[in-house]
Amino acid sequence: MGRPPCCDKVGIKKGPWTPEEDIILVSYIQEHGPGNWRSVPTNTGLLRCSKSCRLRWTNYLRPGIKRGNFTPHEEGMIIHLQALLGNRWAAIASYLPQRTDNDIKNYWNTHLKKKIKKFQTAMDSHMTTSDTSAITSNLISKSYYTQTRNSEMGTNLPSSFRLNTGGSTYASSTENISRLLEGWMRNSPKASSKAAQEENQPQSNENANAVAPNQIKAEQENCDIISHEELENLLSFESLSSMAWEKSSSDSTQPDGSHNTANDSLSSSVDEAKVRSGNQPPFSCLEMWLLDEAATGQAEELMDLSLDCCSAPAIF
DNA sequence: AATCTCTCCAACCGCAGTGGT
DNA sequence: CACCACTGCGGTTGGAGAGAT
Repeated sequence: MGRPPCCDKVGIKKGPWTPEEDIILVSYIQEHGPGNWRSVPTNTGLLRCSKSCRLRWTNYLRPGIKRGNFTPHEEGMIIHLQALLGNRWAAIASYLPQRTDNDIKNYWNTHLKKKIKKFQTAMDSHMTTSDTSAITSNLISKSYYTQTRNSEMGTNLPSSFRLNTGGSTYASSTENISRLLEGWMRNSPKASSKAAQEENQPQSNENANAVAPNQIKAEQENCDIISHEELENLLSFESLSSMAWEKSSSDSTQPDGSHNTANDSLSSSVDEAKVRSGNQPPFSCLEMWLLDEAATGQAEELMDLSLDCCSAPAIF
């Protein structure tokens, strides 16, 4: 028989992490750094398996993680990258270092998949082609970029500065945990959970100065609803992407090699994705579109994202 | 107010990959 | 080369909360 699951040992706790456990884990990692997960339960006395500790850290506690609602820009990135890379969430997350692969995966499964399906249904009523999925993702991501750009011009704020509405109220970073730790020292352990929740509230209020919550909601609703007119506009883009596809098929090599680094890295991922998936035509189309974005300046948004949202290193 | 249904997301599970011996 | 320990990744699940009835 195979080896038993790592967390099946007697005495290994399962289920949600308590604030106390988080504090222990974060304190240990702050002291010793992440890694050598095997030793973490032993040295901390946590009744968790090493794997669980690592996951808790990478998905929830490590610094630089952004929680809460995804901006339209991020949605566009995810849709676009999913079309390029498939369900390689870790690879997608590497372009959005503030988001974890788990977060992105969850968001895709709960929100974006539905949106795309909805969009695809709408597409099917307009098109006779049997396979519109690749085009659909392309169009949606394109529309998100457009909407993001428009809305950002209105607010003069990069998406990364936007309100983090909703989402978890529990500690989300070592900074928060440090504050949580202080509160925990002051209060009884039982009260720490509530304290942790309240600790995070001011953060939201700070951000609330940037954009009113109802504005965000309105933006999100704009993204949810795709009007007939928008659909027509997007369909007109489809012809452009088809041209790009043809162009990319006939011109697979890049003659001048003058693309910026962001696109270089994207291209390498695309190439890798091509190799792995063997699903070339839609990807080439999307890749071409990505590269075209550089020429038209939209790649700047990607760069902004990597500078603004992705300032935290992806490796810990 | 009580119950049911749905949605969301943190956490788990199992497999694959990697490096050391 | 084989084995083992460890880590990383993607799919899936279960519980909590929200909304509907």
